[in-house]
Amino acid sequence: MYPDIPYENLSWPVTQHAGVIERDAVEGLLHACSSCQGKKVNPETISTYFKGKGLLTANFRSDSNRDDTWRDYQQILSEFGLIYSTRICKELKLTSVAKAYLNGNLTYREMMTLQILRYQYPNGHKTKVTKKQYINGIRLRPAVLIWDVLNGLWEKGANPVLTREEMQSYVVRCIRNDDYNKCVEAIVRARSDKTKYPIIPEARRNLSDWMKVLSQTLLFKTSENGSTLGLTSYAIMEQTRIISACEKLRDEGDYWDYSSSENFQEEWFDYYGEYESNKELVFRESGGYNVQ
DNA sequence: GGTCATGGTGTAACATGTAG
DNA sequence: CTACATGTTACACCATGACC
Repeated sequence: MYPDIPYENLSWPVTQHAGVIERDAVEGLLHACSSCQGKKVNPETISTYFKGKGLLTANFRSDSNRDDTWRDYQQILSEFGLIYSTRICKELKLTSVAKAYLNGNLTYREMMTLQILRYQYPNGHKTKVTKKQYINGIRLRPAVLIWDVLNGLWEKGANPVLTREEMQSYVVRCIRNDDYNKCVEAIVRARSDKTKYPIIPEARRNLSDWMKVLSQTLLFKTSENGSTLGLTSYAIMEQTRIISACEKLRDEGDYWDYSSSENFQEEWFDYYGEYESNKELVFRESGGYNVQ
């Protein structure tokens, strides 16, 4: 039986500013961060840095009566484990993944591929949602799930492309990575006859953002108009390696466990931002993975 | 012209800081 | 310690523009 919705408004929450991410903006944010490492971030410095570059909006705020680029866009960095959330560390703290990028050990796409593949629910960045997901048995790496579904469709001879509607009806219902087989079957069935599952309308915005986020990796790309998600030729070439990487990432032993520990958020960033122990999961742009 | 996707802005809720 | 001030996060809402 295909999963039922565990709770109302099931979705894959992600900062809605994730939709604007691309290399130059992330690089700019990280360089700006790098200059205030160990210090309290001065939002004005960040706003000034981005002024006129056309990368991110000035984000003028009437409450503070000034531009505040940092206010919204820093969430991209903490969401993907590149800085510790400033709620946890008052002084700006880059993670070792971000440092590896700034040192040139990782390219932008290599970094994003690593972090997005490892992204999981529940995680320690969100707070309220984390608990709800934990209570409802959600234990999921979205990017790994998407890979398994697309690869599964391919293996079955079906079109290895997901529409946003399919994401809303099928993919988002999965609560565990192991649900991917059922998900593939349900999609194939829905495409051939009319036994469709209802769409989850509330998940639309987050799923659109997720599709964009995934397109920042080496493995996934969206169609011209952004309405469908498919595999890159890189992913097809590296299929064997991706399968083995995803096997590891599907292993529940490797998950970060939400606990009611008061330091759970800090522990999350320690885990998610860690580079050394995850080096073997890096996919290299030049082909292959684990090649330094 | 109607519908939908998207980025940008407002703001509630919460966390933290600080004065007394 | 308490009360109030300030800062941050998370998400709702809305304006705009693309695409039928």
